[in-house]
Amino acid sequence: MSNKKIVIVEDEPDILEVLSYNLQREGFDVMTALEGTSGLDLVYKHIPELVLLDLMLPGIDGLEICRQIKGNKTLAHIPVIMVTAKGAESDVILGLGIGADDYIVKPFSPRELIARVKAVLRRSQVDVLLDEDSVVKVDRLVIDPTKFSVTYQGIQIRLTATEFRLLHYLACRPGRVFSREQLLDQTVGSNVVVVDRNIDVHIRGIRKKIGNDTQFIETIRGIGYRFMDIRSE
Amino acid sequence: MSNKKIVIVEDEPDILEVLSYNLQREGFDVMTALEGTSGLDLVYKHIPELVLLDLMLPGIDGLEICRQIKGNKTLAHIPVIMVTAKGAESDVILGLGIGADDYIVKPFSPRELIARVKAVLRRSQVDVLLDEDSVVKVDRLVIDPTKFSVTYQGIQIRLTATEFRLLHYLACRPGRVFSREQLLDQTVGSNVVVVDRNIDVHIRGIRKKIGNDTQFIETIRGIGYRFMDIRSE
DNA sequence: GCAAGCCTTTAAAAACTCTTAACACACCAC
DNA sequence: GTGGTGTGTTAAGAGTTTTTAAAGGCTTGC
Repeated sequence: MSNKKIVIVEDEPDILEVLSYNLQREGFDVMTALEGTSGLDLVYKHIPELVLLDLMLPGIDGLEICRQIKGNKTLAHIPVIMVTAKGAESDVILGLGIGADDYIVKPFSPRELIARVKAVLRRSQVDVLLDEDSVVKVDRLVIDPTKFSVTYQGIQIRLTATEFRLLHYLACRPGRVFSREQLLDQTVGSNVVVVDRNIDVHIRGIRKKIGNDTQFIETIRGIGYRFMDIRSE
Repeated sequence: MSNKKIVIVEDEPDILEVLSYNLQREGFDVMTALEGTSGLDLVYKHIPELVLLDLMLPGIDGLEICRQIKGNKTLAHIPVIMVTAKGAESDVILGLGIGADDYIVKPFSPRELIARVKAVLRRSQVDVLLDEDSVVKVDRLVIDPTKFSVTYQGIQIRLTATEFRLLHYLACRPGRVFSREQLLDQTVGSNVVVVDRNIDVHIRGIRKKIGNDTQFIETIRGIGYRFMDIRSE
């Protein structure tokens, strides 16, 4: 397997050197740019696994690059870590608001850099490994996304579109807990404003149709819902 | 690599000598002050890796120094250990409340001093790496925040949301003592007004469910609770 | 336009958790 | 030992969250 690619956009050569050296030592393929435009080109060209972005840059600034990455379907999944001078907290908030995944405050230790990069990669990885089209089988429940079909003990279950998306999303990620808000983002879209109790009703729909005695979807009181994780039973 | 710097502020020359001698022998660069103002100057000037602070000092007292360190962005990351006479427990709680990392009660043995200093230094390095979503493993206890799951010896433990937050918070910071007030802030929110003995009940819930014989959570009489730190046992 | 089905909201009932207070017990200093 | 203080344990009810049922509004297909 080839190494993971990281694009760094940073105008101070010293800091760029520190970032680059440490990440290379960890086995990443590092591509660097000293200003925004060429940095963005690198991202388009190489589709890296992660982007490290200084906020203050000549030309296009870091915020704008982040906005462009997150606004582009091909690139939106790429996690972005912002590198920022101490005290520029309002920028950090802005950055997180437009989809940056984490930030590092200068001065930072190599250890912290590596830790954050790895943490962000780990988080983004979980979803990359998922194949949204493959059939999910749990116990005697079978979910086939390509056919939009769900069967339990061989019997067809007729779910609505929202119920299906919800069940499929959860079943693809067994054991993980999701808040109602997260589930809403996945099933009705993050821009739509809906009361989050809605999820409860859809969950109930699913449970009722599958058969209420089978607890595929667990309630985690005060937190959200999760799909049964067979391995940890 | 240069040695780690430690600033000691202590008004009793004998104790200062003991502290200084033992830490130097361990290879630390020790800087000392007999009273608060010059002690704080040392901290500003040298940005040490750790500060040892007597609570009772002429001029600015230890609490105030600690408060200033923790309120200053450049210094806030520096761990502080308070040196205190036996029985000054309310001061210790105050100190912990404003961000002190540990405390040593006089009289102390050199061995204890070294152990605590090293433990605190080790933790402060790890602290940056704290990731709220990664799995915490201690002995045969496994805490997985993304799954909201706790297992002990492979067996699922069903905690409530508050119990989970409490256990996770403590387990992420082993060896650190927290007052009930601090724990309340973390688990129910700092704006909610609750009796602090409440924490006792939640702690009991956790201990009971994990198995009371296993002392993962230690009681520190007069101060609060802390999670077992395996390495400093 | 009408019927059917779906999504959403609301409200009451049910289930569960949190909090408090009381008492028992442990620890410490004298 | 005795008194004082701090912690462990328990149970009840106050409070919160979830479940359930029902109804309105919206879209779709006929």
